[in-house]
Amino acid sequence: MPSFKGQYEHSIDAKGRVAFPAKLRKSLSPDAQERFTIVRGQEPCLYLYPEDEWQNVEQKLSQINNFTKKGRLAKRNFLRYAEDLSLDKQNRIALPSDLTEYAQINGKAVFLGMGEYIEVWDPEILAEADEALDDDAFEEIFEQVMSDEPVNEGD
Amino acid sequence: MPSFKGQYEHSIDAKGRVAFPAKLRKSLSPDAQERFTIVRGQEPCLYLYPEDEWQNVEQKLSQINNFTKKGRLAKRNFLRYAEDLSLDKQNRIALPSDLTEYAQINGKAVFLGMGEYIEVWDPEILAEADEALDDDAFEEIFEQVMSDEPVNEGD
DNA sequence: GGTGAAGTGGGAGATAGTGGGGACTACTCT
DNA sequence: AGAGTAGTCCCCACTATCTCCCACTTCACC
Repeated sequence: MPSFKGQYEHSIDAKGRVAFPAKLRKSLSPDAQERFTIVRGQEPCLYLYPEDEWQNVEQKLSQINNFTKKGRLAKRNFLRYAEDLSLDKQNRIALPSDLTEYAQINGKAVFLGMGEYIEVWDPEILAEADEALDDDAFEEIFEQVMSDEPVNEGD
Repeated sequence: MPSFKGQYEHSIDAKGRVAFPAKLRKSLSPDAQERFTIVRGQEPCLYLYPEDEWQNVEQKLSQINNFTKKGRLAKRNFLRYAEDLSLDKQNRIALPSDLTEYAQINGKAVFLGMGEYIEVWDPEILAEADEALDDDAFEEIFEQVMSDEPVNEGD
């Protein structure tokens, strides 16, 4: 199981390429073969799944009931904007322009390790999202993660 | 299970390296393989987890549902400031600059054994934190924490 | 005081990030 | 169909940073 962590900012060159952070690469399972699937995130960002983890996502999606409207909507809008990527010989990825547009990624990209997957943000958009998070919330997060209590997943 | 104790102050060299206290090293489980994960602490300090202890944290994180907003926030803001470290041949660790900045660590670092993990402070910041705590309060805290009664953690 | 471990400092090679040139492919427009 | 163009991928090159290795100092314990 991969365990991506940390935050890495890299610049995007004129050809739309970004260096894939070396430390995240070290967390890649060999199964992933340096191949990824990238999709629209729920916030204005992108989710980058290594090949092996994507299998789990697919599996989850396959369990969705297609005969409910909700199910179809979820599935459709998730898969619709999914694209396969892989690292080039310099360990870079080329971000598809329709996705960078969606995430408003411009010039620079921030990679956030999220355990099983990776989020990709525009630095400024991410900073805006951070502002919404006050100190109390951060404290609460800590307690959730570190306490012995099972995590409360309610919204 | 490791049991870190004691307080050790070491200087940080120009490259951001600090000697890992020898006595703490002796408390390391062989499982840890001299590898660590370091994260932002709740106070202005850093938490240093040996590899084997970090597994417990990871396990906790893996239970969080990524498809809820709260879950994502928790995971994102926790993992974001986490980094893997390991001892070099001289038994030093290199403290990442973004983390030393957060903890206002400058020139010197204090290692505090905290049982399962280790806290890393700037000496001056630690002194300030100590001052903020008067003796009566300390007494009271001790009573609460050490009693057999479940601790009321409300602030 | 000698010996060894612990802590500190710096040089050199390796690695990561960044940028650009050039070949190949695929698609489009004439 | 052929030529032009956009896009992709590979290679090379430069720079900054990190990491490994060696060396010196200090302290503690015999």
